Amino acid sequence: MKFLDELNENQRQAVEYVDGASLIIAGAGSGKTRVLTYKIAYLLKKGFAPSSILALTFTNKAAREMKSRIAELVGEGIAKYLWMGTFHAIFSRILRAEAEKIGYTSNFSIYDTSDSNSLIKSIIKSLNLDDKTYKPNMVQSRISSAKNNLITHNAYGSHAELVESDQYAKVPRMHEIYQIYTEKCKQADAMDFDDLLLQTNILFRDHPDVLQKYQAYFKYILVDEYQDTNYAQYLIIRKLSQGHQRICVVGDDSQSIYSFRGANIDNILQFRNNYANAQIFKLERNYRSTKAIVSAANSLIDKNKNRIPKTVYTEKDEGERIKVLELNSDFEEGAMVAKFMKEFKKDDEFSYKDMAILYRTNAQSRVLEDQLRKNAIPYRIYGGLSFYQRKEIKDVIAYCRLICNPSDEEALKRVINTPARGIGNTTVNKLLETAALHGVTAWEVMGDMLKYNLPVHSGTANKLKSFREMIAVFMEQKDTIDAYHLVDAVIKTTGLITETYSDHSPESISRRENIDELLNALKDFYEERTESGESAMLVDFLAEVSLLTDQDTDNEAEDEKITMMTVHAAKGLEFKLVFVVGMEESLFPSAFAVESARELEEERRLFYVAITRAEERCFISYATSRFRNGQMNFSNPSRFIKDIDTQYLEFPIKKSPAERDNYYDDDMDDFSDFGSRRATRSYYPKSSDRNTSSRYTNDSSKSVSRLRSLGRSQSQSQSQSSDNVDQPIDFTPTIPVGKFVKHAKFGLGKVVSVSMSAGSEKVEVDFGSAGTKTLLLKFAKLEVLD
DNA sequence: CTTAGTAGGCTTTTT
DNA sequence: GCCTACTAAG
Repeated sequence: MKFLDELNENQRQAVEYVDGASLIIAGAGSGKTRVLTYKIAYLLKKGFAPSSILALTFTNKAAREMKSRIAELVGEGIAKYLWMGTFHAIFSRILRAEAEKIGYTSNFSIYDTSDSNSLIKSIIKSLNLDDKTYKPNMVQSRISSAKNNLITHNAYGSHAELVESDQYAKVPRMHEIYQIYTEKCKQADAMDFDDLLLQTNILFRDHPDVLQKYQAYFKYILVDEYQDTNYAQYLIIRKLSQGHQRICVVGDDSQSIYSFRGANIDNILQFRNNYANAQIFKLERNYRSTKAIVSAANSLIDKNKNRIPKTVYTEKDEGERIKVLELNSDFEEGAMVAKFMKEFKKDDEFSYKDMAILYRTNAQSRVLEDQLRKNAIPYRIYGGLSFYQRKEIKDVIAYCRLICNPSDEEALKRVINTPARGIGNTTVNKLLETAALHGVTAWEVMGDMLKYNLPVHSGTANKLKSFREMIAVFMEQKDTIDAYHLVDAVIKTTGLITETYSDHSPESISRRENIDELLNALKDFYEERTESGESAMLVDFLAEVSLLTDQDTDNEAEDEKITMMTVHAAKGLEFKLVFVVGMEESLFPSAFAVESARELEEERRLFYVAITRAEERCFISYATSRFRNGQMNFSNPSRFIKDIDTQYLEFPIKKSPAERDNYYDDDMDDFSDFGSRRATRSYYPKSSDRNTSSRYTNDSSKSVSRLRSLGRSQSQSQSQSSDNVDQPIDFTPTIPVGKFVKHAKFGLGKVVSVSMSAGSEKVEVDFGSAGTKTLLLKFAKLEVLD
C-alpha cells in the first residue's frame, strides 16, 4: 500500500496493528491525525466495510477534517459510510433510533447548558431552597459530574461519598434536585449533553440485545483524544469493543486538559489494565517544532509525576531559545507583544497569520486587543460567546424545538414571550404550576385552559390561545415544508425579525445579521440534503444543530491576521510564532489549581500544550501588575517558568527607561484615536468574527470605560515606573517569597508574593484558614520565621 | 407586564 | 471591569 511509505516506522506499526486493542501515545506534533486517517484507510483496504468502522472524535470539526482526508485516500463514495463523529453526535443518532426502549421519543430535544441551568433554577425555587446555598451552577456541575460517572439519580442517594460531600457542602437536598431534574427532563422529552452518554449506557445495560446488535455492527472502533474521555465514554466503547477487542485509542496523556469537564486521565494511563493484551505504540518524533522548543517542553512536562514515560524528539534545527519577557503591567505586556509582532512582520520573518497569542483566560484578551488595534495589527479572537449561544439564535432554535417537541418546557419558556406579546412571568408561572399540578405539559394546559382551571383573565387567555395557534400551524407543516422555508416563515410570523427592523441600533443590526446567517446555514443544509436525496425537515436540522458549536463554522485561517485564543482552544493547532502571555502565579497556574497537586499537574500540561503549539519561535511573558476584576493586582512569575530548563530560555529583557517611556507615548496617542474605533473595525470586516455582536454593541460604552481605566492605570504605572527607574524591578525583597511569617492577628502564614507599590513593599501572605492577605510591609508587623 | 437600574459573580468549556 | 440576572418603579 503506497501511502504506508509516507509513515515512519512507529507510525506504520501503529497503523498496521489491527488484530486487537491498541493504544497509540501520540506526542505533540507527532502526526497523530495522519496515523488515524491512514489507519482507517488501511482498515478499508483490508476489507472492513466503511459502515463497520466507528471513529469517535471530540469535535465535529475534527471528524469532518478526518473524513475529508480519508476521502482523499479512498474516495468520497466510501468515506461517507464511515461512522465518524463526536461521541455526542454518534450516540444521539443511536439514541434516536432506540429512543422508545428507554422512554423517549425519537424526536427528543437536547437541552444545552443554559436550558439545564434554567431548569435547575426553577427546581430550586419550587423546593423553596435558597439559591445562595444551592447555587444553580454548582448544582448543575454536581449533576453533570454524577452523570459523567454514570451515577443515576437512584444510585446517587445510596452513594455514601456523595451524600457525605453534599452534607459537608450544606446541600443535603442535592439528591432530591437531581431526581426532579431527571424526571423533568424525561417529561419534557429532553436530554442534556451528559444524558447522551448516560442514556446510551443505560440503553446498553438494560437492553443486551441492542448492545449485541451494535457490538456486531461496529467491527473496529477508533477513539481520538482518548486522554480527554470521561468514564461514561470509556464504558460505552469498552462495552462495544468487548467481544472482538478491535479498538484503537489515540491520545497524549501530557495533553489532558479537560478534567474540569469530567475527563479522566486514568482512562489513558490505565488502558493496559483495562485491555489485557493491548499493544502500545509511542509516536515520539515531533515534526512540528525546533529542538529548543521540544526540549523546553520536555523539561517542563518532566516535572509531572503522573504520566506515561516518553521522550519526544525532533530532527529539526536547534532554533532560538524561548524568550522570557518581564513587563510592569498588562498594558506593557500587550504593547511589547505588539511591538515584537510588528518587527517580525516588518523583517518578513513571519506573516501575521503565523502568529498567535495564547492566554489562560478570555478576560486577558481585552488589553491585548487594545494594544494590537493601536498598532494596527489585524487579529482574530477565538472564544467567547459562540454563534449558537447568542440570544437571537437560541430563540429561533427554541421555536424549532417547540414545534418538533411540544413537551419541551425550556423551549416554551424561552419563546412564549419572545418577542414580547404580553405573556409575562406571572402568567408563565401559573401555566407551569397548573401543568405540574395536573401532571401534563404546559402545551396541553394551553390547549384547554378551562379544563385545567388556568387562573388567568380572558385577555391573557386570548394571548395564550393565539400563541398556541401560531405554533400549532407550524407543527402541522413541519413534515411537509422543508426546514429552510419553515424556519423562514417562523422568523417572519413570530415577529422575531420584525422588531429588529424598527430600530437601527448596532444591536438590532447585528441580531438581524445573525439571524440571516442562520437562515443561510439552513439554506445550505436544505440544498445539500436535497441534492443527496436526504430528508431536510425541521427535525433533521434540529438533530444536527443542537450538537453544533462555533468551532464548526469558521475557517478563514488564510486571512492575514494574528490569532488570539485561550490555550484550551489552541489544542491541536500550530503556529510558527507563539506568545504565551500572563505567565503569573494565580493566573497560570490558576488560583483554583494551586491547592491540589492533581490540578497543578493539569495546569502544567496546559502550559505544555501552549509551548508545543510553536513551530519556530516561542515567547513567554509575565506582568508584575495586572488589572483583574476591576482592580490592580501584583503578581509573581509563574512557577512553571522555573520548571523549564534554563538552557532553553533567554532571560528577561530588561527594558530601558526610554523604551518604557515609549509605551506611554503610544498610550497618549491613542486618546485621539479612540473615536475611530468603528473605522478600526474595518480591519476585521468578517461578521463571522466571534464576539462581533457583543463587541460591536458595547463599543462606545466600552471605549469610554476602557479610557477611564487606561488613564487610571497609567498614572499608577507611571508612578510605579518612576520608582523602578532608580529601583530595579528585580529589587531584593525584605522577606523573600516562600518565607513563613507570623502576624499578630492572622497568625502563621506563608509569603506568596512580594511587590513594589508606590515605593513601599507589599507582601501577599497566605494565612491558611484566615485567608490570603495583602499587607504593606511598613505597616504590618511581621515576624519572619526560619 | 415592561423597563431601567443595580447587586453580585467571576477559569478553562471539544458536546 | 464587565456581564447576568434579579428587583423596583413605570
